[in-house]
Amino acid sequence: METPPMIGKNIQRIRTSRKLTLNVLSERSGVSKAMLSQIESDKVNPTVATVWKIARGLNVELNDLLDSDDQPKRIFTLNPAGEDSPKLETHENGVSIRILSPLSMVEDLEMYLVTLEPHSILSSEPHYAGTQEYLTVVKGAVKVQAGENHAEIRKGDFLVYHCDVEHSISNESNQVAVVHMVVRFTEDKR
Amino acid sequence: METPPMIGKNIQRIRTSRKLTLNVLSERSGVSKAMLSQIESDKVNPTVATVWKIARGLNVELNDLLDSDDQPKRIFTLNPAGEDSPKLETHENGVSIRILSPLSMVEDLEMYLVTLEPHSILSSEPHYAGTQEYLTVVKGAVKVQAGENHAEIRKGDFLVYHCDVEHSISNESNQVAVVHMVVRFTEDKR
DNA sequence: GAATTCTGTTTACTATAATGAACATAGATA
DNA sequence: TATCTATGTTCATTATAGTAAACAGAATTC
Repeated sequence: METPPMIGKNIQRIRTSRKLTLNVLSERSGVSKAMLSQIESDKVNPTVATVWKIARGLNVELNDLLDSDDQPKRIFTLNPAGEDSPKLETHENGVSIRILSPLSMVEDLEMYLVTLEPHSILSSEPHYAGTQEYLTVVKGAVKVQAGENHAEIRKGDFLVYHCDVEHSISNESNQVAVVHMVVRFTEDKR
Repeated sequence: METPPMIGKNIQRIRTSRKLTLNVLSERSGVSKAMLSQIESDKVNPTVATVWKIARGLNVELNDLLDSDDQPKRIFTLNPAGEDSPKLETHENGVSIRILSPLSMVEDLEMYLVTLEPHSILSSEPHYAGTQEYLTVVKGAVKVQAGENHAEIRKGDFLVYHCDVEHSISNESNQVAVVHMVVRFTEDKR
């Protein structure tokens, strides 16, 4: 990277691919709409804290916004299970989320592999309207609760959600459970 | 990461470990000595460009300075619609494909769970340009070939490839392999 | 077709990042 | 001792990041 990162296009690409307006992103990030507009067109030199707030509002890693766009766009993107490339996120309650999808290829699609230790739970706050979640149970069985709906799914089962309410995935068994999760951002306005 | 990254200690740690003075780093980075002092003690909110110049002066990646010690937390919020999925299966040459995704919900996204018996192969003709496939190996190990690229992936590995060329997934082992496959159809090309 | 509600951009202003110079403290050297 | 010569910090000023509000265009709604 020979010049400071041009983060404007990164932000705009992700924002527009999720069909978010400047107003909505402004509310979610706490950064003013005017600033967002200027940052996206690279007219200003944002602070780290501001970019961090934007990353938070977009639910992406800070580095995803700072990454230069000169990546070679290979046909193959390999993300080995045990090596350095996977980003691992561990929650305190025996739930670990591994990010499978490289953000550089698709902005409105994210894939995770969630491992739930026995008697652990993954709780999530209400997400944006229009977002869908696709769960495939890879191992064990989990109990899914979303608003008033709930279901018990086990290995091989598949479940789809629309997500605008609080929901949780819990493993109440004595066996480790693994869930493949695809999150899709399709926020169409209504 | 619940708060913006505290980069001051990162910079200072690297600088002092290399026995560089503020003056020297100032010369190498182009950032004033005063600014460096204030950044290291987290008294200011530096811009991305300034931190980038410091990273350059230290010969490290930008992300090395921004990385927080605490692991980031990414939480998803969803809202269920209470739909559940159709289950179809096709059998052919020791390869069974189970369609996970309900076609009614997404037009450009399809999900499958592919089970490959030992020494079986799933070959596919080229799809439309822009189509991508996301593979997650759930069990065993498979060999993937797409055009000239090929890779051997095993349980937990994740692979993305453009499949507008002839591609195949083969199981050359003596163990059953299971692959989670997401196919995404996109009409726009870069 | 005028009014209303969106969108993103530009303006006027405030807060503060960034600078250069002065300052302070410490360790040499004589 | 005093006097250099380093270190990093604080001061006064300038440059600009960031904001709120006004603005203009496009798409809806009445």
